[in-house]
Amino acid sequence: MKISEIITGWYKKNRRSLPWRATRDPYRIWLSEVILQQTRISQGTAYYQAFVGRFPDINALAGASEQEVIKLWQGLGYYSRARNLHAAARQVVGDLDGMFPASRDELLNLKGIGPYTAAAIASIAYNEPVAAVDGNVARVISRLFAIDTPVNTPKGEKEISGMAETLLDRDDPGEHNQAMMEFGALQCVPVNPDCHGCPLNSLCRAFAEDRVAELPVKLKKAKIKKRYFTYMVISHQKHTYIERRTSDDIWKELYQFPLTEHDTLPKEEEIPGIVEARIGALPEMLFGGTPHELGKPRFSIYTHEQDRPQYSNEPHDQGKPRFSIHHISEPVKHQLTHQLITARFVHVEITEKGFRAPVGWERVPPEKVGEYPLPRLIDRYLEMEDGAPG
DNA sequence: TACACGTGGAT
DNA sequence: TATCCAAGTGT
Repeated sequence: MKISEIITGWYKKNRRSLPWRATRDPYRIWLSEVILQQTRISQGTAYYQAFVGRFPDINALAGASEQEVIKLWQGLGYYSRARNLHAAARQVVGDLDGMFPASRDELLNLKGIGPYTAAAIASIAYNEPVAAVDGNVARVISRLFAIDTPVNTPKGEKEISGMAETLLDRDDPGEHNQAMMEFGALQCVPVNPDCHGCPLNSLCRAFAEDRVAELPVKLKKAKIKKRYFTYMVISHQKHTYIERRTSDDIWKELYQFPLTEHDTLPKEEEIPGIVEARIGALPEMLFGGTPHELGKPRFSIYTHEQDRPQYSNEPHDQGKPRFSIHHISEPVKHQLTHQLITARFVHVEITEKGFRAPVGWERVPPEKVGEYPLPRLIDRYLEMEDGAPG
């Protein structure tokens, strides 16, 4: 029996019943593939259901605002996928007269669709005989043929994809590709696979050579960088302020409380100065400080705990806004693939009546913050705050 | 080409 | 706790 037949036979018995396997609609298959990029099925399934429910076809997706799409994507990570998904929907509706690309080569022209996703859609939706190589397939092939070229290099990728094309069942490429991926996901798992119960063990070179555990070979990733954020949760006349992240950095197009970043973790007693630098440094014209207020506190700390640090009140500088710091959170850690973020949330009350937000800040009622797309770090903070106010 | 881009679960 | 990983793509 050929390898493809064995794996397909295994697949027919072991395949999971998944929502996107019940359709041939290219749009829904595309949606599922993008959601599942670098994402576990257990995490992505609910998002797929939500997207299909809210955007049942590509016209609905193209007609939505980017912000709404990102909001629905919130918590899934890799937000460029959401931006590209939305942009691609508009490409299809606007430039292609609503005709979804029907070949791998055409699919590759859409934002967010690369070699894997193009092959997956083309084979599953259109029966195009192209091999889809994802992490699962690469692992299966590297073990079957004991390929120890690092799979995350161009050379390794070519070797793997070459073998994938050779193995491909051209009569039923969609079924074949899904079988390969499912086999990798359930049988040929990364750690401690059940090789003795594997229908391919007699054909597997890695098994024969006892090298299963060392394959596939991957080049190690870049070192994790540490970043330190201070978020200012501002209270001003029953409103707070948020800003949109626009630079090419993490969380692009998501919202956050006004943020100052540091090279090292600031001590708690440094926080007032940090807030001062951000809020107090705004153009003094905007705050309407008046001379008769000289001598009043520029900022102050309120705390009911005796052993908390106390900060002396400094004389009020003319023209600077007055504010009070009500709470400084402990540092909160948030782990990303290449970054470890340590953040503090500082509750700042601006008591200056003439305060006007600078350009880029959006003035919103606190209860509306949750309607904006937020990084998990901030969303989680909001959840905590809801549970324990103050 | 090497690296950045999120999150949550497994080991 | 640290590390790796999961249906990759864009620059």
